[in-house]
This record gives sequence, structure tokens and C-alpha cells, in this order.
Amino acid sequence: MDKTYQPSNFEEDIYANWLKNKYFSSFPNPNKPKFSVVMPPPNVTGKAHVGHALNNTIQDVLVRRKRMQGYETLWTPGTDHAAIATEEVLCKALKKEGLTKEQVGREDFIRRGEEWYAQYGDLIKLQFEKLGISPDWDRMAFTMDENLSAAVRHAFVEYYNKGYIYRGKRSVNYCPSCKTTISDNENVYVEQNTFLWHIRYPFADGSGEVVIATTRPETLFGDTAVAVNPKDPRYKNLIGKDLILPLTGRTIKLIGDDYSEMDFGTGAVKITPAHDPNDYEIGLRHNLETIVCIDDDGRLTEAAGKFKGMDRIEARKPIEEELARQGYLVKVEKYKNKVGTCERCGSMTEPKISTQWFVKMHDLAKPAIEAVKSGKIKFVPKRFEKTYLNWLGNIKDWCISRQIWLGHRIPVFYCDDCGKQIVQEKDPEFCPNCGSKNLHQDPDVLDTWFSSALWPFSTLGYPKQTPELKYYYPTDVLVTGYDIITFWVSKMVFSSLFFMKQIPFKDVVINGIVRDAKGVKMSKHLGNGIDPMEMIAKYGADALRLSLINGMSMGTDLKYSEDRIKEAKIFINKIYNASKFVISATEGVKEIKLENLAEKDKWILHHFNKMVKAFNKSMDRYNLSGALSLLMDFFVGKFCDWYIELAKLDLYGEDVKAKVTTQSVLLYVLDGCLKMFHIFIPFVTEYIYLSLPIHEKTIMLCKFPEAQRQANSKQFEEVIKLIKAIRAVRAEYKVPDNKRTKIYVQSKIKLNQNLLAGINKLGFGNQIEVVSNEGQIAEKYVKALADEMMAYLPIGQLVDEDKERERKQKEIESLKFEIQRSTKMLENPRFVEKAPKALVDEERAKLQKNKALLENLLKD
RNA sequence: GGGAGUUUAGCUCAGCUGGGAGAGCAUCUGCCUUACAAGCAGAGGGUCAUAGGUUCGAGCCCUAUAACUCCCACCA
Repeated sequence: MDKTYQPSNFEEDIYANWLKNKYFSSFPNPNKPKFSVVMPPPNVTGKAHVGHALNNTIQDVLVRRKRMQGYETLWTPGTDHAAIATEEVLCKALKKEGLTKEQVGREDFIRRGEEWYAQYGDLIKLQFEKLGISPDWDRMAFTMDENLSAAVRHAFVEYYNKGYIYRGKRSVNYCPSCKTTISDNENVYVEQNTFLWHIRYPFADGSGEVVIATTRPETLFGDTAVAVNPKDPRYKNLIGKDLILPLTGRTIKLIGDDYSEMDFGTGAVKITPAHDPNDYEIGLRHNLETIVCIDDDGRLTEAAGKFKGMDRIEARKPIEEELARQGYLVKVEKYKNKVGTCERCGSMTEPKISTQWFVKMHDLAKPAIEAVKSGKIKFVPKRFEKTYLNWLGNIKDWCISRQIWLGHRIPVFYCDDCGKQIVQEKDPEFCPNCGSKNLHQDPDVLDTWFSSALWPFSTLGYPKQTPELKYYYPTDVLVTGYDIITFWVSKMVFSSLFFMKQIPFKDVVINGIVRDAKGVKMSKHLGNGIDPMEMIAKYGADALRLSLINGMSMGTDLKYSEDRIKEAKIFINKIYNASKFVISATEGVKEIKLENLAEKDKWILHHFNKMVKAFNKSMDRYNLSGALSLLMDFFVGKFCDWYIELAKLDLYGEDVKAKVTTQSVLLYVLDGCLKMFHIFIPFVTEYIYLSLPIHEKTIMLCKFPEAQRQANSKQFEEVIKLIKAIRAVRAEYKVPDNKRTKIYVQSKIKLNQNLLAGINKLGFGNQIEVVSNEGQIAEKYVKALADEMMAYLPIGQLVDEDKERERKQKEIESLKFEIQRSTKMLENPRFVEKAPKALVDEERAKLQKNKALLENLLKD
């Protein structure tokens, strides 16, 4: 082993060795229980970020443990084509060349997409390898792969044939400047200072008028109704009457609809089904005509009469003037609202009613809800079940068509001659209806989530019935962020229940989002992100991984900074050094024999096993950081601070038997701890493990520790208490650590030479002597107390009588307080009656013990 | 507007089925003790957001309030 911890010296070689030996590979093995996980596929749009590091580290921790526990473990890696995001990136790149995607054409554009995917897919893999994760890379999948595309096609056809897919109208965002529909993600809402126009709509019979308020006077020409709330006393009795639409003379109806809120504006709202998503819905409900008054260039149509051809925004002023001239304008108020704008060009987007493909959700959602409600699928933490159930409970039909070019093209063909829709697994050559060869495919592509929804089974070979699918499905756990529970998790569940007739995974573990030290979400925009690759180069992958798990709480956001990685590295350094010591102290040891155990050995083995048990229990509940902190606390607080320090006495002593036992225990405990640490920090543990005097060819396939029974040493617990008391007294009297003193010990328990030597060493003594009463001590001394033993420290002039009295007084008071507390509790009949018996007994014992201690002190 | 979360030491957070408030970092004191000064030993520091309630007993359960965060739906 190198003298100091230098992760860059070994991480790469170790990973290469694991790959070479195919330790991550898995194959169906009916003789073994299996454990399978699919990796949430990162988008192939660039670099890995800390969120990926967190998500994959969690999975790796789970996977490595199960593998070591003897499960046939498969972790399937993969990437997602993220069509919208990638298309955007490609368009930006084209723009730099002065081109648009229309100019390069669909075919060429898709080819550019493929090149991009090939280039960045490998990059992501390389970065993930640096993290030290252990997926079966030979099974790497990509949502656009041939077989996964076949799964998509198969699923679409099955949905379609069973009547779950239909075509319908829906409002999408359209950018008149880019002349394209844009996704909701690209449609950014910007607050805008604008106006609220109040316009008079007179009744056709001359009996008065209704005043409406609008932010979009230019859509007036598309109005086909005015809506009021049916409960509104102002209008209730007028519903059904005809109104004259200003500037056009057209007659429209006053309708009643809940959508109209009584306390906004005038309580009356104009309805323009062609240019507003909500109005479109209302139009459907009331069977209203749809009149388009804005064209694809954002200009007013002939419906606008003399305003035809004007830009919709520029037309506002002349329309306002015309309304005023004709006496229809009541007033114009200043008003703030949010307006959708195109992320690319910044111009205002227009809602546009267009034909889209949908998946009928009602029947699909039901079993997906049931799967979680019945507990077949469990969320960790449980509260996220609400997010999931809430969403599925209010589900609307899923719009699966996107007006972009990258991705899976919608496999629907239309016959140009007879108009028939053809949907089948293979591209049709002629129309089965009329035999025509004039066919064209739907220009849209599928929502990216359509392919992601199939991910757990498409990666295992679906639609083919592969041995993998049979053996590994359903998977055991899905680890993902809470931000995609609705987008992704729910879709996988209903898709799996529909296509596979079973759940896709049993547990859904939700990780939080990584934020910066101030709690702000990390983003490229703000430049507050931490580059995991940079951190690995600086501190090593193990430090990065440890810092992500340590202090992480499932489902809760993680405030993260470089300092955490520094701390993690310091901790790993501790493991490194302790290991180095144990290895140097156990050179040549051939076997581990846990025999002739001394008190300290029983004590450490007891605590080790206790920790293993609690660790495994925490891990089984996905409490990774809880398990980790148990392990870290044990390693430093018990193994390093006490056992290793005391081991030195035996290692350098004369007693050969004791030395051999100590060596065995040192190796046994270190070996166990390394295996447990391995799942979090795989590199350094492998590096150390291979330097142990006894080892197999790799730590990552070793058997994971399980708790054994080992009784504790009460004596040793007492000794620790006494040593701590001695140290505290010395510190209080400002005896420097390098000034050693004699220690007199008086004990109710028998202490052997070994324990005495231990007290002497760790209590900064230069000599230790057992006394039966304090009268035997001639020098001035101060007392240090444990429960069953005490120590007298002759610290000479440093003894301060007043201080000593004060110290005792303090102790007496605290004991008195405790006794009072216990007595009060025990005198309360309802406590004695209702509290668990064990607790009452414990309280009684405490009371007695404290009374005895107090008595002792009072004698002094 | 609907839903969820958070609030515990100066900072970051644990705290299980309700049974004497914890860790790490930071601070202060002492120590180069042959694995580690990237260390060791010791100490100080909290009205568990606020107000009620249930209980023998509340950081934990219930109700209300406040501040912050997130998700969804959006106001013509």
C-alpha cells in the first residue's frame, strides 16, 4: 500500500480489472434468487451532473450489497433519446451555421441526430464508469435502438388495435415566428405589463348590454359566445339571450358556464374557441362554432374584416380606436399577466387547435392506482404515493404526438386515395382497403415518455419472450427523482400492467434533488453546479460517492458543496490509515481464529455484530445514510479509538496467544468493515482488501457480513467508562496529555493485568496500582468515577480542594435531581399502572443505583 | 386555487412503535502518544418555529398560525 491515500493511483486500474473479469455481468440462473434494477436512462444531451452521480450511487450501493448477499444481480444501464431537448440543441447548432432544420430537411436532420447520439452516448458511459458503478455494460440499452424501437412499435399497434389510441383535437402552443408548434417545456411564461379592455356587447333586442373584460381584444373576431357564471345574480336571468358582436354585427349567445368567475373583471368573459384552450373546452361543452381569426403567420384573417392581414399584436391599437369610435369601449385598465413566449425566439406564442394522437387513460389508470393502493408497489418515502395517486386519480388522456422530427415516428399511414388509416407492425406497401400505393406516414413523432414507459421490459427483450424477461422481470427496485413520478413512474406502471400483466417493480425509491450550499437548484444557467468529473479528479470517486450518501435523506433535497467532499475524503483517509496499521500488524497471518477471546475482543466483536445487524436492518429499509453512519461511528468510535489503541499492548507484548487472538480480531473486524464500506466506496476498499494478508481475488464478490451472536464484556464497558472519567478529570484540572501520573484503581469487579494495563495506557498513566480503600493512598488525589469502579489520580499540587468540593457538589446536585425525577415518576400511580413494565423496572433500578452513588459521595 | 414538504446546537442534518435531546463540521482548551496533525483527548453550546389539545408522559400524535421550498392547475 502507498504511504498516503492517493485515489488517482488506483481507481482506474481497479475499474479496468472489474470490467476485464466481467464481475458486473449477469445471466439468468434459476438456481439463485435474483435481484434486478433498471437504470433511469440519462438524456443523451451532454455531461453527467451531480444528480446523476447521486441517483447512480444509490443504485450501485443497493446492487453491490445484493450481489454480495448472493443474489444473481442485474443492473441494466441505458440512455434516453430525449427528443425535444436534443432537437433543440441541434437546432441551435444549425442556427450557428445559419441554417434551419427545414433547410437541411428531415432525413438529414435525423442523421445529424443519430451522429449526436452515438457521440454523446459513449461519453455518458465513460463518465459513469469513473463513478465506479457496476451495471452490466454489455446490456447497455438506448431508447432508439432497433429492438427498443420494435417494442415501441409493438406497443403502439397493440394499444391501437385494442382501441386505446385515438385521434382528437387539442390546443397546442404555436410560434408564429418560428412557424412551428412547440412543446410545453419550450413555452416559457413571462410576466407582462398589458391592459384589460372592457368592451360593451349589446343585446340583439336592444334591451341593454353585457360588458366583458379581455386581455386579447384582437381575438374578438373569433368570438362565438359570451360566458357568465350561472350562479351570478347579475346575469342569471339573461342566459340564452343573443348579443351583437361589435365590429362584426354577428349574433352570438350569452351562455352560462362555471368557468366564468363572478369576481373577476365584469364576471362576463368572451369565448374564442379557436384561440384559447379553455374556450375550446367550453366550445365543446356548448357546441359552439370555431372561427379562426389569426393565421399561422400571426396575422388576422378575413374574419377580422378591414383588419385582415395585420399582425395580431399590432392590431390591438387600431381595434381599440375603432371600438372607441363606435362607442363599444368602456375603459382600458393597466394589467399584469403572464404570457407564453417561445423559448427560441422570444415572440408570443399562440394556442392553436390541432389534431393530435391520444392514449385513453381511464381504464389504464385504474389498475395502476390499485397496484399502489394494495401495496404491491411501495414508495420510499411513502408520502410520494400521494403524488402518484393524486395524478392518476385526475388523469386526462395522454397526448402522445409531438411536432418534432427526432424520436419514434408515429406508425400510422394514410392512404391518399381512400383516406384509410393503416397501423401495423411493418410499414405497409399498399392500402389494404383500396390497394393504392399512394401512402404517407403521419409526420409527428411519439412523446419521449412513450418509449420510456416501456423501459423496464423493453430493455429485457420485450416484445420477444426472452429468458431475461422471464427471469429478471418484474424488477425489484426503481430509484428515481420525485420530479418524474408523474411523467415516468406512473407511465411505467400502467404500461407494464397492460402489456406485461404485472407490475414493473416492487419498490420505488425516491431520491431528492441536489442543490447548492444556499439551497438553490443547480443549473447550467446559474453556473452553480458542481461537476462530478472535476470532483473525482480532485478527491477521487469514493469521496464523491461517500459525500452524496452521507447525510442524504431519501426524498429530501440535498444541500451540497465541495466541503462535503473534502470531509468525505478525510474520513476515507482514516479508513486508509487504520487499515495500513492493521496490515502492518498482521503480516504473515495465515488464518483468522476467534479463540481465547479477552475482554476487549468480546467487546469489539459484540459491538461489531450489533452494528452489522442494525446496518442490515437500515439497508433493508433503504435508509442508506443511516446504515452508513452506524458503520462510520463504529469504525472510528469503537474500532479505531478503543480497539486498535488497546491492541497495541498485545501486539507489542510478550503473550503470544494474546497477540495471535488480537491479530485475528483486528483482521476479522477490518475485513467485515471493508466489505460493508465497499458498497459505498468501492475503490479504496478493494485496494485495501487486496493488501490484507488473507483475501480472495476481489472484495466485490465476497459474502456480505451477517450478524453473529457474541456476548458483550460488561467489564470492558466499565473500563471504558473509567478511562473516560479519568480523561475528563485530567482535562478539568488542566493536566496536559504529555504529563503522565500514577493511577490507583478501586473496583468491585475483578480486573486482570490486561485491563489494568489498558487503563494505564489510555488514562495517561505511568503506573497503575489496585487499592482496596482510599486510605492506602498517601498523596493528594482527585477521584474519577465509573459505576462499579473508581480511580484516584495523585496529581500533586494541581489538586485544588475548593475545586474538588465544587465538583462533588455539582455531582451531588445532579444526582439529587435525577433521584427526585425518578421518585416523582414512580410515585405517580398512573405511570406505574400504564407504562410498560420494563420501563418501570428500569426506572426503579436507576433510582437505586443513583441513591447508592449519592450516599457514597455524601460520605466524602 | 389544489397538493406535498421543511422548520431540532453557529452551519448541515439524524432522531425508529410517544418513555431522560444526538452526530459531523465550526468554536474553545490541551497534546507531534511509534496508523492517521487530513490526527488524538476534553469542553461549551438547544424554550425541538408559535399557540392550543390528547396522554401518567410529546421533538414525535391532533388542531390552528407563521415563514420558507417544491409540484400541479392557471385568472379571462
